Amino acid sequence: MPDSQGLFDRIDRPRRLPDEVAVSITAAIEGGQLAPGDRLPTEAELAKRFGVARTVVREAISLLRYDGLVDSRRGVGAFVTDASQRSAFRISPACFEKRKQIVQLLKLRTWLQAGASALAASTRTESQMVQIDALYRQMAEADARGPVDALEERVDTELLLYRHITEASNNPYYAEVVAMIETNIQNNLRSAFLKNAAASEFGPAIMEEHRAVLDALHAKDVEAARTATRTRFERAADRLAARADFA
Amino acid sequence: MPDSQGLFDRIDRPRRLPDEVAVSITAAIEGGQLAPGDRLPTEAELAKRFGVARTVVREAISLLRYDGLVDSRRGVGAFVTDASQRSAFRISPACFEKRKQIVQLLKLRTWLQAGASALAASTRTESQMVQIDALYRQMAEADARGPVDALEERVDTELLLYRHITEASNNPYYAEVVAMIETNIQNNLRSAFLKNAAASEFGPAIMEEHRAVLDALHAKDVEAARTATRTRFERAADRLAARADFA
DNA sequence: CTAAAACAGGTTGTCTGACAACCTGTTTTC
DNA sequence: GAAAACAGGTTGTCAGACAACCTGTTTTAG
Repeated sequence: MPDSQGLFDRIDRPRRLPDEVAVSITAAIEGGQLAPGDRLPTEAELAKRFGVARTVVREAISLLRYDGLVDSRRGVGAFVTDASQRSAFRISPACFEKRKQIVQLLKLRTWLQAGASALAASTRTESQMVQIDALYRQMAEADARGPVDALEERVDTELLLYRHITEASNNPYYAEVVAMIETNIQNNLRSAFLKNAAASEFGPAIMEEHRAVLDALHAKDVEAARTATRTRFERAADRLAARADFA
Repeated sequence: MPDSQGLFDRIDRPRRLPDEVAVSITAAIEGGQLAPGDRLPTEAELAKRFGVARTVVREAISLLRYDGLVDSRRGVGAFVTDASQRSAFRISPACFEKRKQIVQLLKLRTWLQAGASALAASTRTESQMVQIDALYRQMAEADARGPVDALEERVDTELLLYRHITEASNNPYYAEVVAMIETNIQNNLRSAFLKNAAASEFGPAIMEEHRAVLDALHAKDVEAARTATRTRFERAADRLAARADFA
């Protein structure tokens, strides 16, 4: 049974109070009701207003502090920091609510992945190239079996292929940020990707798009790697966006 | 008094227990003592082992959950997630400890910024271009006054200039991730940047590097914008790395 | 004998109250 | 007039309790 992952996983996560308080305060900050430098209401005050215990408020504020949205000082209070203190980049599920946002996320992904390929073209090692080639063959084999028999394997292998390419950039930070974005897009859009893959991402023409990326990596051609990767992901995004049932 | 920011700011932040517990558990996860799927010790157990109250442990775990490192279920326990669940990209101060790490961060910054310029070259509006030009003039004016009189202003204006360019990509996600990285690099390396700017980032030759970026944006030349930006930041990073007193 | 229901123990989520550490402005003291 | 003591408020930590929930076991009903 190739359940692998993500299929039938828990969907109805029980709400957690601190999270809700956190998004509520975050909204107040990003909405402008709380400007940088402003002091938040005291924890006791917030607890009373939200109707929760202070421990809940504390956990919420601790999350905001973690991302650098607020800074709290014992004996004084918690203050909204200015935007130059943000210490995390995160993609919330809310980013997938509007179609325009999704398109922008896909664009971000496309460009970062293109940059990763370009970097990899100049920094890849031989053994990394061997692994990449092996993944490509595995993908081609799954592709040949067609969308009915090898849908999931085809999509997963492609994912793995580009993850390996990204890691061949040999820059752990670049790899980490790309992987994080990629992962979040997958987790939120996987069903859309699967449907789309079944409909339009199989076949020799598509494989040719991937082939071009590999060729560029083989040749250590930075610009070709960028262009090929960018083209490949842009087209895939276009084909996805063209689907009527998307988002 | 142009204290502006960051000068003489609080350095000796009082340690917070939950943060320390969080890094301790994180280390256990990233170090491999706790593998994906493993269950963490119970909160009570952790509290006893760390010698702190359960509220402290709870806050720590809530941070890890926020980043997608663990997933906790009421009545069952907290489990280490696999790497495909990470939901945040963050740059910790630890990233600035080793010289190699810093170089890789600067490279990441360079490439992302180059991508942002390239994007901006095709998406910028006229009014954005006007603003960018104005910032460039302001920077040129500060540059002319030299490192003795206008050091901070010169550096800050340059920062602002490239932030505006990034925002001209008109992709909020791209802008956000670049701004976050840029901000963290600045916060941790500002003194190094200042010293370096005073020594080697002033003068017509340097301004010409920036000019090339602006020209490409004017011409809406995507490739030229990328190349010019990349060249500019790579050279700056090289000049910085060449300094003996760096890191 | 089997399947459903009740039970027991353990774990996370939330609440409450308390006190320590700390900050700020005021008052008192020298 | 300056330093010291004081008072009130706020965050950080601790302790204990109970609710909500999960899992495996035992009991019960058929």
